[in-house]
Amino acid sequence: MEHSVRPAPATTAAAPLKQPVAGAPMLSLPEQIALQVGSRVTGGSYAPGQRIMEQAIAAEFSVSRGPVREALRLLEKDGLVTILPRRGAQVTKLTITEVREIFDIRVALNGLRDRSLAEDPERLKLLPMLEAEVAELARLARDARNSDAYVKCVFRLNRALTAAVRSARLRAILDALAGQTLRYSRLGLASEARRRQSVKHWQELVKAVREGDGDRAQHAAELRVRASRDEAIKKLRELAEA
Amino acid sequence: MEHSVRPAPATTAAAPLKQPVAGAPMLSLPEQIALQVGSRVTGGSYAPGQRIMEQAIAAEFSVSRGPVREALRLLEKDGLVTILPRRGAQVTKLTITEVREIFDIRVALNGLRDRSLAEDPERLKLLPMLEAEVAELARLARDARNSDAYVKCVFRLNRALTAAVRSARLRAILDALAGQTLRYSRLGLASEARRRQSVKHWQELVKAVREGDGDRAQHAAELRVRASRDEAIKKLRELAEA
DNA sequence: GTCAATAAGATTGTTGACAATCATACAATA
DNA sequence: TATTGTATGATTGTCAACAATCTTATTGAC
Repeated sequence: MEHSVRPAPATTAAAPLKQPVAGAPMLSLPEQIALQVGSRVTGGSYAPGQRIMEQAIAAEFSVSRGPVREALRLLEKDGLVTILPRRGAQVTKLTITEVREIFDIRVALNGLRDRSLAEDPERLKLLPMLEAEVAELARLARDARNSDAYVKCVFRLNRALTAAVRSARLRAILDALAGQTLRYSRLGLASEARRRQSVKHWQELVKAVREGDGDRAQHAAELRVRASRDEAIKKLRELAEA
Repeated sequence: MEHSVRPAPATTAAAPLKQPVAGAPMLSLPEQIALQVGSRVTGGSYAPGQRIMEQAIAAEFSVSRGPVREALRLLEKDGLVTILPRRGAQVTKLTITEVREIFDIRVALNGLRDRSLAEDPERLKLLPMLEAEVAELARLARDARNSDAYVKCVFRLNRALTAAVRSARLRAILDALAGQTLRYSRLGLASEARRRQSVKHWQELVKAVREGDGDRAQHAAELRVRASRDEAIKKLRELAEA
C-alpha cells in the first residue's frame, strides 16, 4: 500500500489568511489559498503527482470547498496542479519532454521580453537595478559555495524583469512558465561552469539594454534560456537513470 | 446522473446542452456552458465590454450559479472574458495597444510552432493537407470577391497547424491567443494586396516544411504574423478615428 | 447646479448539504 | 490463482440559501 507519508497534517495550522495590508493589493480568499498551496508545490513540500483533496485543504484553512475549488483552478492556470474531471487535483508531474517544451516556449518569450525591455523608451530606469543584480551575480559566481545564492539572485532578477514588461499578457504567461520550471531551472545552474556562462549572458543583456539594442537583447536571452534548458535536461536524464 | 440535456426556458433560446457523441471527449457542464457563451463572444453577439451576469446565464441554461462561475473562469483563461473581483465578468475589451501585444506574442509563438512542425520527423504527414490548403488560398486570392472565404481558409489552416503541434502547452497558449485575436485577424486580410502577400508567406512555409528547414519556417511565420499585425493595427487606427 | 452622504436593490462570494461518480476491498466464480 | 462482480467508503459535482459587497437612485447641503 502506498502510504506516502503526508507531511504534518495535524497541527498544520495554515496561516490565518489575514487581510488588510494597507497599500498592498488585497487578495481574495481563493487567491490567498492558491498562494499558500502553490508555494508548497514550488517549494517541494508537495511531491509531483501527489493528490490534493478539496476537503483537506478546506478544513486546513477553515473555509468551505467553494473557495478551495477556485484556488485549485487558479493553480491549474499557473500549471502547478493538474485537474482531472471527477478525479480531483494533483501536483503537476512533468515528463522530461514536457519540461523541454516549456523551456522552448520560454526561449521564445523571454526573447520577446528582453527585446521589449531593451526597446522600451523608459529602459534607463531599469538599468541601475539590472546592473546591480548582474554585478552581484558576477560576484557570487566567483565562489562555488554560493550556488544557492546565485540561483536565488537569478530568480529575483528574472522576476523583476518580467514585472517590468509592459504587456500584461506577456507577464502572465511568463509568470506561469517560470513557476512551472522553478524547480528545474535550479538544475540548470548547478555547475560552476554553467554559472560562469550564465553571467556572460546576463552581462550581454545589460549592454544591450544600455544601448537600446533589441536584437542583441533578444539574442542574449535566447542563448541564456537555451543553455539553461540544455543543462536542466541533461541533469534530468542523469537523474532518470538512477 | 450527470446533468445533461436541459431544454431552454421558454423565453430565451439557450442551446440545450447536449451530452452524447460517442467517440468525442465528453464535456463537463461548465465546459458546455463555456463553449456556448464563448461562441457568443467570438461570434460577436456579445459586445466587448458587455457584462455577463451569473444568474442570467444560470437561468438560461437551467443550472445553478456554481457551474456558471466555473465556465466564466474557463473563458477568462481563454481571454474571452475578464473577471473583476466583486464586480463580475465582462466581455474582454481590448485596446489597440493590447491587440498589438497579443500579436507580438503570436509572432514569437507562431514562429516556434512552425519551426517545430518543420523539424518534426513526421512532418510529411502534414504536407498534403498543408499543400492543399495553400493551393486553395492561392486560388481564392485571385478573385477579390473571395475575401471572406480566404479568411475562413486561413483560420482553418492555422487551427490545423496548431492542432498538429506536439507540445500541449504551446497548443493551449496558441489557441487562447487565436481566440482573442479572431475578430482582429480578419482586419489584417481585408485588402487584396495583403492577401497576395499572405499567400507568398504561406507558400514559403510549405517549402520550409517540405525541406525540414526550421529556420525558414520560423522566419516565414514571423513575417506572416507581423504583416497581419501591422495591417490590423492600421485598420484599427482608422476605425478609431471614425 | 454640483457634490457628498445615504438607502435600496442587485450581484457576487461563501457556505453546508445532497447527488453522482470514482476507488478500493472483498466475495464469488471459474 | 486469476478474474469478474458487488458493496462500501471517499471524493468531486451541483444546488439553493445566506452574507458581503457593489451599483444606482435619492436626498440634502453648499
